[in-house]
Amino acid sequence: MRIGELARQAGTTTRTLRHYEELGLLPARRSGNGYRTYDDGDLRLLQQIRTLQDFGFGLEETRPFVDCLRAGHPAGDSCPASLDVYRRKLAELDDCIDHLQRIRAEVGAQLARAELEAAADVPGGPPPLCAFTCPEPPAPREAPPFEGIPETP
Amino acid sequence: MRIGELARQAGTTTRTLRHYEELGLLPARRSGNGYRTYDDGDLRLLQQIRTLQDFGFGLEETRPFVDCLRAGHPAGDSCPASLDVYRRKLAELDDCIDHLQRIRAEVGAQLARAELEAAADVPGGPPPLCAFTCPEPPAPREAPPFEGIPETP
DNA sequence: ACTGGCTTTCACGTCCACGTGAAGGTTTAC
DNA sequence: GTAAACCTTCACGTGGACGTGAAAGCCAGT
Repeated sequence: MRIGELARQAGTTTRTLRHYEELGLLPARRSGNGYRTYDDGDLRLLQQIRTLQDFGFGLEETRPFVDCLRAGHPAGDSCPASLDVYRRKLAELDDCIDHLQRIRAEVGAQLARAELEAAADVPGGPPPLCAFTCPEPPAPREAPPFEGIPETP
Repeated sequence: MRIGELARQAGTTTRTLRHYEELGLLPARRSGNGYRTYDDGDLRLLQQIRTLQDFGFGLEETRPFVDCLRAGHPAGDSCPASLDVYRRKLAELDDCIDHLQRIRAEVGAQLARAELEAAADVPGGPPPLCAFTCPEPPAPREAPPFEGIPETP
């Protein structure tokens, strides 16, 4: 099959497949006219890549799985290198989730505090001095001493 | 104070401060020779930005906080716009954590299954022909799987 | 006078997984 | 026979937050 057909079957784009070929991740044979040619094995490889991508794996991280399949193994994760990637990704995920949960707690606390302060300020307290609180000062009608606004040097 | 001094006090770089100025986030006055000049108020603004950055806020998301401080409010989150940013970030974080936890469960299940299959294969089965597969272990990157919250670099 | 350390403005590079044309050749369908 | 639909190879663009020089100006100390 040709590139467009494979892209359709895998639910991706031709550009993506050419990109994978550039990376050496999914090389293609060529037919006489220079068109890329793929078979069902390539479709399996591609599906493996897409599945891992959906899990947030980088393309380089999918390489052990693809190599494993191409080496004739029944599944992409039948090789130790693939399992290592799984394990590293798990650790990475745990770190990331941990980190995000701490952040979430921080931001949640900040929001709660700020909402309390806002509730305490608005009813009784004076509205904070926003830029344009003061209406307009009565214009001095006599002699405007000097032009413009003195700049901060 | 000049740019290098402010950078040191805030624990960042001069390039970063120039970048913030390009974005209009932290404009600087200029002294006679064209050097950027900052004061302690700018240091506070900068600290606000860096704090939010550590929480994974994008620079544009820090703008309401900075504007709020510059308007004379006691804190960057004393304004409703800042609270909105907090709330949107919380929702974003919740979605993100949720997503990662589902991924984690998936990958964990895959690893468990693959390990079981490996244990079942290796003792009895023939050692699969995994001759010269993975040439290089993928470089340890620490990018969170998807958009939104960067990790501490 | 010279060294060293600060500053200035360009302006391109980084990372990642592609998107988006441009300009052209090939095949298929009517 | 010709138009539509495919395919090819460049090669630049995207987004975010800066990094990394280059070439030059300004200032203090010795």
